[in-house]
Amino acid sequence: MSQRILVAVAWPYASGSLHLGHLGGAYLPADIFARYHRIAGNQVLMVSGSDAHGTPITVKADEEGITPREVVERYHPEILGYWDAIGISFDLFTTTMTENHAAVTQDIFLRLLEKGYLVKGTSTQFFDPEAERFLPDRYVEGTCPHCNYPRARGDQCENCGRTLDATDLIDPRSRLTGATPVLRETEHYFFKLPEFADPLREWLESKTTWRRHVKNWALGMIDEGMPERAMTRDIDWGVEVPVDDLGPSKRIYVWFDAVIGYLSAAKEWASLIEDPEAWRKWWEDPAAESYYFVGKDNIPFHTVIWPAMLMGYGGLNLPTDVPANQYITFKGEKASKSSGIGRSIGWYADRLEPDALRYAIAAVLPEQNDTDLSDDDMIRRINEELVATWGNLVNRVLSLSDRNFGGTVPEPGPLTTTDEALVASIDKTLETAAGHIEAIELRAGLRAAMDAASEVNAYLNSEEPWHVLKEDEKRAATILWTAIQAISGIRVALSPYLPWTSARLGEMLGIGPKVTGWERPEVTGGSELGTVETLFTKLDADALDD
RNA sequence: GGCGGCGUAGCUCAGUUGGUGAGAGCGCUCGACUCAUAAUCGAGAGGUCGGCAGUUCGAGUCUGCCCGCCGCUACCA
Repeated sequence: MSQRILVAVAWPYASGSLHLGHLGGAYLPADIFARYHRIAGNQVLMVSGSDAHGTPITVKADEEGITPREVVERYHPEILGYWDAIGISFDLFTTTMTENHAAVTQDIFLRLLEKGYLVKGTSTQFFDPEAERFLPDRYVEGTCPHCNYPRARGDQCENCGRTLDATDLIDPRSRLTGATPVLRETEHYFFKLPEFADPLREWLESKTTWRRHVKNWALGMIDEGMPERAMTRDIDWGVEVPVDDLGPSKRIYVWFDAVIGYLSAAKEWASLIEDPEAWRKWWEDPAAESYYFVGKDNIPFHTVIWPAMLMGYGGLNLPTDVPANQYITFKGEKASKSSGIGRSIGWYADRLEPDALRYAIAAVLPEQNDTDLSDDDMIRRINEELVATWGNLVNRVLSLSDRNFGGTVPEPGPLTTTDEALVASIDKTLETAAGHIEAIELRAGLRAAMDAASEVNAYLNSEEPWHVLKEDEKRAATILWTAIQAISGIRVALSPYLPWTSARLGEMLGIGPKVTGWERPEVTGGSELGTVETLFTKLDADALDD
């Protein structure tokens, strides 16, 4: 039975390069999950895009003396380049700068306003009298009241690490003009989050398969009591507020519009395929499922705020699951754009084969804990696990067959119980791997496939076809045929993780590059093999040393 | 400070509702094999399950306290 599945992936800021933490935290797991479901015959819609709004973009623009739009137009293509390079298979990766996105955002804003979930309120904020604009906290600098660091930002002191309120700063000054900012009242729309506490709690309690840290986090947030949250900001970059009673120079809060991106991207995709209503099948049909792949820092927005917005709007599906990952760290430090720790995805994609990079990350996805990763670890895993176990298995079997059976798949005689057991075990592996992937235990799914490869290696060592060949060619043919069937099955189990080499292996086996179903395709005895070549290149120890 | 998560072999991690001898992969040691990208297969060594107390016939698994790491606590998303 075909299932509709929305794979919603966190929207990266288009304010800098992305690193392996992003890849392992959201994009690669989402892609593996999506590829599996497509192969299994489900209808997947996988969307995301560059988040063009928010202060990180405007800060970057100010630093470089260019417009926010120019910042996005620089980084968005770079990000698209990553997805091409390593095969992250979005149906659409757009941006939040589109007219469509603004329209969808404003529609949700107006509906929530109409239903009374958005109310006006005031807050007090610093205002730069020279620039004549309100200042976000991170645009205010001053002396830290805790450690006396003279250049603390209004949101956090970089010296002592404490979180601050801009009004705590001693001698505050504007980062734009250096002027002394003054406090001024400002009016905004607030989202009545507290009204959703009970339905949110009930909904979350029903989620028995969610990751523990995700569910507890969300429930804890509700139990603490959620404040009404401002959904507009004093900023001139973002989606325009669709009512004019706040005055000019207000925009919709970037987070309000960012999560709406999942919906607006689905609508944009539907328009692009010239079936404008197609998005409804993923959003309005209660049988459709939706999975949000995000990092752990995004949990509150996807498990509380976005569901509350959806509840308030009405008629759209709530998340089926939010399998938030922890972080990949480098020597214990979180990779981040601002700290410069961790090189970009593009840097690695230039130096590693895409499937090798995917393997190295997939093997350490931070599904339960922060996971530490170094370049040496990556090289070791690629060489010792991927190349040695799987690449070598394929190579030893296919080169033996190629060389001794004239470039064809050997034609088998009667199978022994050992042969039958091996093939049955591989079929079982496909079931096991499917169960893991559906439960979003992607490391375990990969492990299952690699264990199967080891099993075939053991089978070969015990059957020794290279010896049998000299005495009983038919038996040797049977052994190799059996091993080829096993490889054919393992290829399917690995294909969500290793799409590039799975396609090449399909060509080598003579069954075509595409994996057409979550089952082992039989490779017919006597059929032609493609050109047999190694699947992966073994890396030098210094492959990532520059 | 408050909230959540995590702390298990050298490294990266699994360990359902507490129950017979604590696991995997990689690394290491030894052995087998040589078709294969010095690849593969087998065996083995290696852990007071962060610390202390408690509940229980029995705890890595529950409770309390403590220590450490990460995240959230922000007009950063």
